[in-house]
Amino acid sequence: MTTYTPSEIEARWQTAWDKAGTFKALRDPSKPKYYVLEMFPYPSGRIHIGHVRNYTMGDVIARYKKSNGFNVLHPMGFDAFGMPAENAAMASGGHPKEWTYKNIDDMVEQMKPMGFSLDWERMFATCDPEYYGQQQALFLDFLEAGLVYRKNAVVNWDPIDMTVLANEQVIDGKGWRSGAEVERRELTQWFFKISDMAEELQDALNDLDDWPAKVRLMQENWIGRSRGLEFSFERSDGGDPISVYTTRPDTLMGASFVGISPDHPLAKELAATNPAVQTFREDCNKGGTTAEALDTAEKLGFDTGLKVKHPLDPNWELPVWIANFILMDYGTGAIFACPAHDQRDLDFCRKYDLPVVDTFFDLENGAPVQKDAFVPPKEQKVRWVDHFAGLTEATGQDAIDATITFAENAGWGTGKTQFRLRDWGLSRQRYWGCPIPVVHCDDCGVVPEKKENLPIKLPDDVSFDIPGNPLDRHPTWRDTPCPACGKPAKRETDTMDTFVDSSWYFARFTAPRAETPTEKADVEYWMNVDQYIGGIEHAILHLLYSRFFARAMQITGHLPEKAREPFNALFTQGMVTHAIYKTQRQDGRPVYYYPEEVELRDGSAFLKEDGKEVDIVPSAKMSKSKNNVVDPMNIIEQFGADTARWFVLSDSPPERDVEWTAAGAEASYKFLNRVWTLCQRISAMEDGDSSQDVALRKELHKAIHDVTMGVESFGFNAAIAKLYAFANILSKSKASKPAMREAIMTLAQLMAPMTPHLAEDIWHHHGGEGLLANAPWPKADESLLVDDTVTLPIQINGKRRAEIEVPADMDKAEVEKIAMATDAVKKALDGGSAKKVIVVPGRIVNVVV
RNA sequence: GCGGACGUGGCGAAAUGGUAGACGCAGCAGACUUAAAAUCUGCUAUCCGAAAUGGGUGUGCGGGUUCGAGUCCCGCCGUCCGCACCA
Repeated sequence: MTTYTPSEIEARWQTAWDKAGTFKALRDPSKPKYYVLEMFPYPSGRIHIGHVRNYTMGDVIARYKKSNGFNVLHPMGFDAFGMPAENAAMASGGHPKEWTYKNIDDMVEQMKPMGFSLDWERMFATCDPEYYGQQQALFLDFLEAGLVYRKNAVVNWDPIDMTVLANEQVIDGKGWRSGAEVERRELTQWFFKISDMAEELQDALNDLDDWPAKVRLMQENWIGRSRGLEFSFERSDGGDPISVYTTRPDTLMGASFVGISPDHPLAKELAATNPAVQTFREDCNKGGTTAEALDTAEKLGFDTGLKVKHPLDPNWELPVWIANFILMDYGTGAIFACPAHDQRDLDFCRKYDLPVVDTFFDLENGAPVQKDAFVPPKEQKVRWVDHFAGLTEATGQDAIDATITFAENAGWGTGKTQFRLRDWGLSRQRYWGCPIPVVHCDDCGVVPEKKENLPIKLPDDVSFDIPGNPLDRHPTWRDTPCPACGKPAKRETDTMDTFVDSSWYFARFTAPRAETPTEKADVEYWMNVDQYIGGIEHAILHLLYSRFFARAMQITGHLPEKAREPFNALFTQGMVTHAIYKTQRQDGRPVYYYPEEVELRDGSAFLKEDGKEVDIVPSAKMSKSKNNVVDPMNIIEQFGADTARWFVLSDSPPERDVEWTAAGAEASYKFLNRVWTLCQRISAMEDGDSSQDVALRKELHKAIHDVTMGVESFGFNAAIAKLYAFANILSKSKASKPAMREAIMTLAQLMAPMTPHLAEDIWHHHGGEGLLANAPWPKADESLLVDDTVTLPIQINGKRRAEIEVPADMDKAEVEKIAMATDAVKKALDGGSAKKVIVVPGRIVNVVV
């Protein structure tokens, strides 16, 4: 007897699909389309087991939809620009381009054996000039439409690497690579006008019914809509009034001082004549803009000596302070402080000995502010002191609304909606990115490049031996005639943030070789992405940027109206984790061991070398430094792709993390082996007992129903459990050969989305017609799903005491009669009568005594 | 600080308000084998009991709604995640 040899089976069927062009996606208006997309990988060089899980889920959906008659688009590409390529070049002297394309080749080599139903002909990398050239064309269109602009902005600057760092790249105030103290620096940068769409981006979240609520909520918090009042304080010295924004205008009678940001124009103006102000501003700019840096930063203030008039009482003067905690790019960059009802303001006022005035009290306790600021929820009713809108007892929200109305009527303020969302700064002082296609001309200023000159390609002859941007110091690349006047001019040397590259690739997949960013007929047909799958780590940035891009592309005519929201459904999958085995050295530092170095016994781990017990940290994120990474290629070599695919889907629900265990992978392999053996056994069997056929067919159709439901609802682990259960039933069945054959072939069909190679092999072994990959999905026969008789549990006062077997269609009264006649019920009633009897047909009987 | 999710056997986990623990791992017993591995069969929440189509307990804790709660509501405790000087 032959054995299950995945390497042979998998190669054979991959070749067959390839030859037949089974997964090639062609536009076909006669068929409904389905676009499945997994977030494309960064070409690090190795496929990670997390990728395998992500693409397997997408592949299950793609194959399932194909068998349900959809014309499926399932593409793959690479998010190929970014810092790791430059870092590799700096570390080992190669070129980012070679490094990247080599990695892409390696990864494609590793992905092909997985048997994903991908249309490889559509593959591209974002570092292909054919791709980023079209991205430059989009940029020019956005520029013309006013969706991109240039402005000064404060950024994290690494003085050693000489580049801007993203907030995530600043650790404890130091550059993550150089270790240098990060400075705040003002630079002229390009920005996408995403804040213009804040309202729309937030409102439209409500319609994304097939997105996880968690992701929608995270985006909502990020966009951060708030409603408040904007008004101005007149200056006592007659200077320009100071405009402020507040969400708590109701606390105006508790104002203590007016604060402005160190970057506020007034602060700059004062600094010009007063060196002390300038020194203070510089002190504020030390340290990064990261959350940690801000969290630990002490509140600093500087009294300008200026005074402003309270809008409700011209005789009430408030001092103007410069304070380091006030952000220039939120609201107006100026506030009024109410220490009684804001902890941060209270801290500041205590430090600088400024007055604290209560504006409302707790209804019950009534006490004035003592240790902490009194900040009740806005819905809570409080007692107001001297409220100018005439309130005595009201909630904070009512007071806010009344105050805004009052201010608008009196003409000294206007209600305003503010967003937390800032414009997206896209300039990076990097080589390995998409060049920003503009030219700086001494006469004409900033001039967009002509579209016929695109792509503006990156030069190949660059060096990474010294820090800074190689484009900046390239001898000739910058030189170019001005597109407007033709005189010698200089190119922009900043490149685009790599998030730009991934913000529209989904649209490009619909026509990856088009001479324009998109092709009308293709985006009309293929958009939107019907199912998008990826990690929760992209919940905010990538998904928000893509939503912005889809709108911007729609405005500039590159996408149809329906693609304003590009992803109809989103699924965020969990990680693949693995236990860590470690011990501690005497100096407290951990020593990590590879899984091969330890032996597992009764839930404990021992070193093979000397039998010493080691600590187990379960379910940890895979990390090279912790020696707990599993390489999918090893798994494929050992067990085959189908086993790897089966395992990553089983055990845990897809949205949750799944722990990779050697035992689990082996169990998957054993199961596939069993199914394969069963397939052989059935073809070799003599005829069986046909009286068993109906029972088997009923189980089969239940399995069809359950697996279909599981796949439809992303319950892959539950679908797999059903497949195990049915395979167990089938292997024990004594039914006739035709019934067994029908069952194993249908089992193969049901397994095909998860283990396509084995399924295809079984299908052919039993004479299935054509490729299983093209076969229609089996339909459950409703009449076989219902049993003739059902077993009903009988509860007495909600506790299960007995069960009865009755015909499924028996009416309630009849069931009740039988139930009441059981020994358990008779005993419980003890001659008396039941208070109540509940009969749920086909479910349960509950007798209340 | 603000927002959210989750909490079920030794472990990963199932369960439209209707028999809690499907399925898998681990464990135990048996068959096959000279033996082991592989494979196959059976058992496996927990306590009492020799056993029982015996009984008690049981889905983090405390209450509530309901004939009936892992599931719904209220309050705690714990774990994880996101955001955070946002006026």
